[in-house]
Amino acid sequence: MPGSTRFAAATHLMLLLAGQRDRPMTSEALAQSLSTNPAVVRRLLAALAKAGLTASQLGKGGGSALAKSPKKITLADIYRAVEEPGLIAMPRAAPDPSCPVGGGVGSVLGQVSDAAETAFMAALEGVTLKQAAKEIAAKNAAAKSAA
Amino acid sequence: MPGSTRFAAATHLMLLLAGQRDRPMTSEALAQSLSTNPAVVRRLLAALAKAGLTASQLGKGGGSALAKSPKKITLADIYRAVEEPGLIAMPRAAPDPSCPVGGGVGSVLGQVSDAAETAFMAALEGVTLKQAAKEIAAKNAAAKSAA
DNA sequence: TCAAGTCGCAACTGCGTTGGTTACACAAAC
DNA sequence: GTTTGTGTAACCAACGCAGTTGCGACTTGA
Repeated sequence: MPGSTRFAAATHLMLLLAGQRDRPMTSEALAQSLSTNPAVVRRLLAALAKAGLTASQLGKGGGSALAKSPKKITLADIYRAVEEPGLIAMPRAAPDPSCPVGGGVGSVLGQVSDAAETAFMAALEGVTLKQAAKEIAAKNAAAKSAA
Repeated sequence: MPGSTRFAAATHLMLLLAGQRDRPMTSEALAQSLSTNPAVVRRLLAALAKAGLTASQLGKGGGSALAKSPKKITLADIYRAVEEPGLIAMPRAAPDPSCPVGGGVGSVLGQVSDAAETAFMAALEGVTLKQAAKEIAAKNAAAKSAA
C-alpha cells in the first residue's frame, strides 16, 4: 500500500458525523470508533475543517459536526481535504541531461498524470456522503435481518 | 514522497527502448540515462518482462528490448506491470466492532476505490508508448530549433 | 573448453513519510 | 474558577522505497 490511509479514515469520520447531526461528537468518541488516538482524529478534523466540511465547538459539550448537508459533500471533497495531490510520483533524481528522452518524460508524464487524476477525482465526485451513508444503512439492515 | 516513482522510471525505460529497437540495451546504459543504479533498472526490467512487455538477452552483446510494438503498449500496461493496485489505502487497524459504520466503510470504500481506479487506468490506457515517444520527439525538435 | 560479458536475484542500508503518542496552552460552559 | 474539550507541536516507532553490493547462472565467442 503506497499512499496514506487518511482518506479512508476521514470518510469514516464523516460518515459517523453524518449519523449524529443533532449534537457534536468529541474527538475521543470518534477515536474509539476508529480504534485510534484522539489526536489523530483531531489532525484529520483540522484538515476537514480547513476545507469547510466540518466545524468544531470548543469547551464543555463541544466537539465536531458537519458544516454542510451530507447531500452536498462528495467523497472527492473529503479526498481533497486530507490527501496530497499527485497520484503519480516523479523520480527524485534528475535524469542524465545528455539523454534526449530524459527531459521530455517529465512533461509528458505530467500531462498524463493530470488527466488520470482528473478521471480519478471525477469518480469520487459522483458519490455523496448521503449516498454512502444510505448504502451502509442498507447493508446493516440486511445483516441484521440475516442474523 | 507518497507512492512510488517506479511508474515514472519504467516509462522512461520503455521510451528509451522504443528508440533503440534494433539492438538490445544493457542495464548499465539504461541506468546511466536514468542516473541510477543498474540493479534498480534490472528490478524494473524484471517486472516489465514478467508482464511480457520486454525481453532480455543474456551473454555478451545482450541486454533488453521491447517485446511488442510501441503502438501496442499503453501506459496502463506499464503501470500495471510495476505498480501495486490499490490507489486508496484501507486503514491498518480494524474499526471498533460495536460501531455500525465501521463494518460498512470498508465495502463502500472498496467499491468506490475500484471505480476510481478503473477511471484512472482508462486515462492511462488512452496513451500508447508510440504516442508518448512522438510527443517527446516533437518537443525536442522544438527545443532544438529554438536554440 | 574457457574467459568475458550480462542478466537475475537476494540481502543490507539509508531516507522519508505515516500514524501513534504525549504534552501543553487556549477557549467555552457550568 | 474548575471542568471539559479542542488545537497544535514535538517526538517515536514502523513501513516502504530506492540505492547498493555481491554472487550465481547463462550465453557468446575465441
